[in-house]
Amino acid sequence: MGERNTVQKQIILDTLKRFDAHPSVDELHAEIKKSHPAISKATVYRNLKQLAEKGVVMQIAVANDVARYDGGTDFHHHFICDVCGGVYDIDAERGEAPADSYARIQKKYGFAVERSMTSFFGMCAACRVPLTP
Amino acid sequence: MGERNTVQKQIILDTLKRFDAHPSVDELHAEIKKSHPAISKATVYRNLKQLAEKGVVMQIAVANDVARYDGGTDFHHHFICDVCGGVYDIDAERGEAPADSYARIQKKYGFAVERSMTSFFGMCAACRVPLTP
DNA sequence: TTGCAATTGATAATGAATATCAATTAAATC
DNA sequence: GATTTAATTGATATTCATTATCAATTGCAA
Repeated sequence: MGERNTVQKQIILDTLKRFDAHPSVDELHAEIKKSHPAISKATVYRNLKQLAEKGVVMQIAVANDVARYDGGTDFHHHFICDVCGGVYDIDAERGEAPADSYARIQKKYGFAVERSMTSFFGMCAACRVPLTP
Repeated sequence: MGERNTVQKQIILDTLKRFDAHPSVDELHAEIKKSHPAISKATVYRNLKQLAEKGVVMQIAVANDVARYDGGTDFHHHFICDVCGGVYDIDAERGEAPADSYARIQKKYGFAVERSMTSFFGMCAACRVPLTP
């Protein structure tokens, strides 16, 4: 048999997609428990891993932080705030076609590139000190 | 007082810079122990963290993997093989000036960008199946 | 060479992520 | 609808990378 559709799997995916931010497993689990108190954290771990392997969601690895998940599948980048650790989506600019980079790397190194991700680091708008009036 | 220069700190940095690849703490510790058997793994952890905070080395976060360290400080990208997990350096192409992207993000989102990193994913040359003769 | 705070080595503690396992359940087959 | 079977679940134990703790050591300034 193959994979099954379970109530838990659908709730996990639906809840993740409703997030604007990129929650950790703990945060997502806490949110789901509001409507489904019986769900186990292990189930959240298992399903997110399975969904990430299928490419339905994306795991974001941030240095010195737990894994975070992104329900979006379209090509975009991330901004990671050094102060608060928040992860924000950054739209990919038109004209930054990744295919050109992929072809260059393929030719120069012999690596078959399938996807890429750019992370920007600095200080987010909320953490920047407001100018004195 | 400020930070001190210790024998251990210099050996850790020197050994990391001699690596072509991007070792984990375990791998780096094992390499250092060949010449300095008494060094503790905790010391390697502590110094790498301190060096990364100073910007002397770079911590690389790979999903589903331990932290890896990069002794290089110049602007470059990484290729991460989905099969073997290896991390390879990719030269940044001239003309891909990050400053332009930074200014665009600053204007659109209000984020103060300081640095960025692009990771490419796929299959490395060693893992690709050779063509049948 | 003295004083002191940073550092070290050894080890315990933390905590995210995974493994285990009996009970449950989705879905194919009858 | 009933049966069958393997995937899934919830609960919990386990693993293991990383950090904290602490007494002993050491770099460095005075």
